[in-house]
Amino acid sequence: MTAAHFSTRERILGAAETLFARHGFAGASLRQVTAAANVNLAAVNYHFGSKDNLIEEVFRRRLDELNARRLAALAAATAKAELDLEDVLAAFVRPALELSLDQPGGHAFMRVLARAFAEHDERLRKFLSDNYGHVLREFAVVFARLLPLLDKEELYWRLDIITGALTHSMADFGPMKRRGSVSEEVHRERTATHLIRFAAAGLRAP
Amino acid sequence: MTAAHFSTRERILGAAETLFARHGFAGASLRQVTAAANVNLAAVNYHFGSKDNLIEEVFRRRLDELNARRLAALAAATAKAELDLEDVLAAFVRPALELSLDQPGGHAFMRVLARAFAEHDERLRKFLSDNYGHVLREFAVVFARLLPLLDKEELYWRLDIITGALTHSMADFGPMKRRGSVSEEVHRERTATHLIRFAAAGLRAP
DNA sequence: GTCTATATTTGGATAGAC
DNA sequence: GTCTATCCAAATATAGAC
Repeated sequence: MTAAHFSTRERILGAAETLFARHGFAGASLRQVTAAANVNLAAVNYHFGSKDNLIEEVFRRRLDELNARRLAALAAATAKAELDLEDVLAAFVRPALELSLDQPGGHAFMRVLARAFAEHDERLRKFLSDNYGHVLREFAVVFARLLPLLDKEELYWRLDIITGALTHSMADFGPMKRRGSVSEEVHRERTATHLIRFAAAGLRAP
Repeated sequence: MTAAHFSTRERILGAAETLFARHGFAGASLRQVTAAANVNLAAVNYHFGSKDNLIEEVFRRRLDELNARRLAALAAATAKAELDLEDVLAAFVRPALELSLDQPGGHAFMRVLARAFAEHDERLRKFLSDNYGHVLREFAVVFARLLPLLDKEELYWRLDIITGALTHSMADFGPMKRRGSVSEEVHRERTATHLIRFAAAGLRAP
């Protein structure tokens, strides 16, 4: 069950994720990463070529699956007879919460993702937008259908706040203490409900 | 009206603010800062002692006044006959928006502040919490009075989302295009209204 | 694929002249 | 207060043996 069971490549990705979450992309050095991963310093360049490539791989490893789940949930929500705002928000929130609370390292990754929102680095923004921008755009289309009274500018503006707020919140859930008697699953369910209700209220406001 | 009219110290602070906003605290080097400020590299250590101290000064320079304005507005809101949620939110939002939209460099500072939310650096968090935590606590007390139906845990949780969302949003306003015919003042007023309405909806949700 | 050793650059900080 | 010059540590990256 220890990290030693994973390949060098995987260990590097895991350690990078943790350290990027804690210290940022510029703040975490490859020496820290390789030391934490218990691999040789040169292994990063062998497996990834450069620090920038390593950063992109940290995103790719999680985002491919996260986005697939979000889009699948969105498709399910739009396939229902009655299109429901809460369902669409759940399609955005639930897969991320499951990642954050259930997957090892998932919580660290949500913090990395929250950092990406604050980061204005040209290269990183382009990488994320090129590879994953279509997901946010698909959600935006459905939100536009659900909220026909909001003009486009106002809608995008609210979605920006919402995605930022949700990402920020989900990034801080790991450390969030739950009442002792509550199981992980109940805790996640409550959290999802709160977030969705909160976001829905913000979107529906006149 | 150029930077040359400011003291070396002020020029360093201004350049640091801009570069920290763009590249983060670890990502912006003192060499970049001093080059942008058109001062000698050694000036940073002479005036501030260290990079960490410079970072703290960047916060102090703006936060002292921002917090004073927020507390004054909060005091005014609580002094009124009828305590109103929108007034309290306005006390939090308006001073920050004025800083972001009216003060030179204010927008960069709001992005620095947004970064501080994503940053989990021990030293920085302690500095901000020690020096400015009391402001958020005072606001929390008033919100608790306004929303007696929310239990404490739920309230703090929502306030965390709200402050994160508001800070994140306000940090992205500078670049936000306003319709050509709208004046700065009208634009700011609309922005404030949107943010406050949005936050109020999230706080009032059952 | 993994290691040691090292090249090369960059960063924070300081000494000491002016 | 400001400058030049420099120290030293740390960082990314690569070369080459195994």
